[in-house]
Amino acid sequence: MSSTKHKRQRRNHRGKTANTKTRILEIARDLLVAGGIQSLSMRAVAAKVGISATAIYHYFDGKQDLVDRVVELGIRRLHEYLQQAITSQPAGSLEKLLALAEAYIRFAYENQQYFQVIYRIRSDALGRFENLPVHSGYDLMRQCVGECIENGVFRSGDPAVISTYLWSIIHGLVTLTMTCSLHGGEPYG
Amino acid sequence: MSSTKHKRQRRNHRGKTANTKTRILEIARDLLVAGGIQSLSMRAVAAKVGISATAIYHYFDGKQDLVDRVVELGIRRLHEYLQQAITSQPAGSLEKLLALAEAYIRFAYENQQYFQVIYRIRSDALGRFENLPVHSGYDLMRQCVGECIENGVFRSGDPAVISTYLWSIIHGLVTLTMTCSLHGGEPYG
DNA sequence: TTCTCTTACTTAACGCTGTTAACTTTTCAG
DNA sequence: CTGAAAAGTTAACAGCGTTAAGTAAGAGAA
Repeated sequence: MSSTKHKRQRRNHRGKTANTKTRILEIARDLLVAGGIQSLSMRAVAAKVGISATAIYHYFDGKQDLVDRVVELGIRRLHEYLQQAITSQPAGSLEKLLALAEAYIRFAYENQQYFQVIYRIRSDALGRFENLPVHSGYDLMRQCVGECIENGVFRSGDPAVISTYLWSIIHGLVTLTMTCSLHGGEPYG
Repeated sequence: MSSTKHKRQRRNHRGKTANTKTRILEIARDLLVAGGIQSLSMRAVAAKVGISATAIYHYFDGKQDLVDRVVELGIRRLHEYLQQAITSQPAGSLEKLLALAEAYIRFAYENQQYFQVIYRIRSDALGRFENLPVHSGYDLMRQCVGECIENGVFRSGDPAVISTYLWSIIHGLVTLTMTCSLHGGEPYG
């Protein structure tokens, strides 16, 4: 019954706020990857963060919003990964296109958690996020293909058709090996 | 009014059992497609069937088992669909291979509910079902490719490589257009 | 007929879930 | 120092999956 300090130091304001929010997001992501939406409970997240369950509602609008934010983070991270992979490659080169494809596959395997969050849990209501590069990979691919056509690397044709074709191969390969574990061997190469 | 019939006709024994089980499966599938695992509740299914929630436990081992059975049904239905599509085509022909690919895509769009159940909800613990053609499409494709190589339609090569390549295009196209609704236009053709 | 076994259900209750409302404590600006 | 806002609390709600125990009814044997 003294004065200050009753249970824990709760001296968070303005500075440590971002920290708590980030920790919520990270723990939510881990739970999501481990066992899907079912195994993500507000109380479980709260316990791991060290706060009460209802405190999460100070940062997020509910469980669905929390899940959406995790997916959002994954999409943005993939986008950054892809963009960084192709910046060093010259525009209109086949190398840039191949770098993009390889980066996508590499991300899927290196960062399997986020990839699964993006493509398995993927909230249906992500439209509310503006400027979210939901089709980042495909869009970048389409851009690369367009550059390749301009440069004469590809014979002229509809970039959309070529992009869809190429992207479906890459995406199909990744999701196939991930969801079906087709041969169980090494992922790619 | 007459003699029997007190609350409801509950005269189910031995004959009407299968009916109840089937109705549970159908309603569970519809709820699953409509809103994922979250929106499938034992009580909701029971209410639509017209029984109490715990009665479901007489036919299934729990919610997860119920979901698994729905997925199982979807996989078997796809398998039958694919097999029927290629039976009329001559073995070792390119037509058979194309028929398989087209059937897969057609099933995905005509029977979108089951396709989503198979590839989005897909339980991780389907291994316990024996003789379940989980990779039906890919396996059939591999068979067709093998026949084509034998017949000289394809130059000789590793059937597994060719099959994976072809299948990833088909599967990638379908899942891409379904999950991303890439151009929103007509599905295929 | 009656007696019993099995099938097809029922109600009651447990602990857990997302979410709300109302409240307290802490931090910082003026 | 004061007051407002931020950060977090506890209590409580309806709904969830699931278990346990009990009940109505048809089937077969005596």
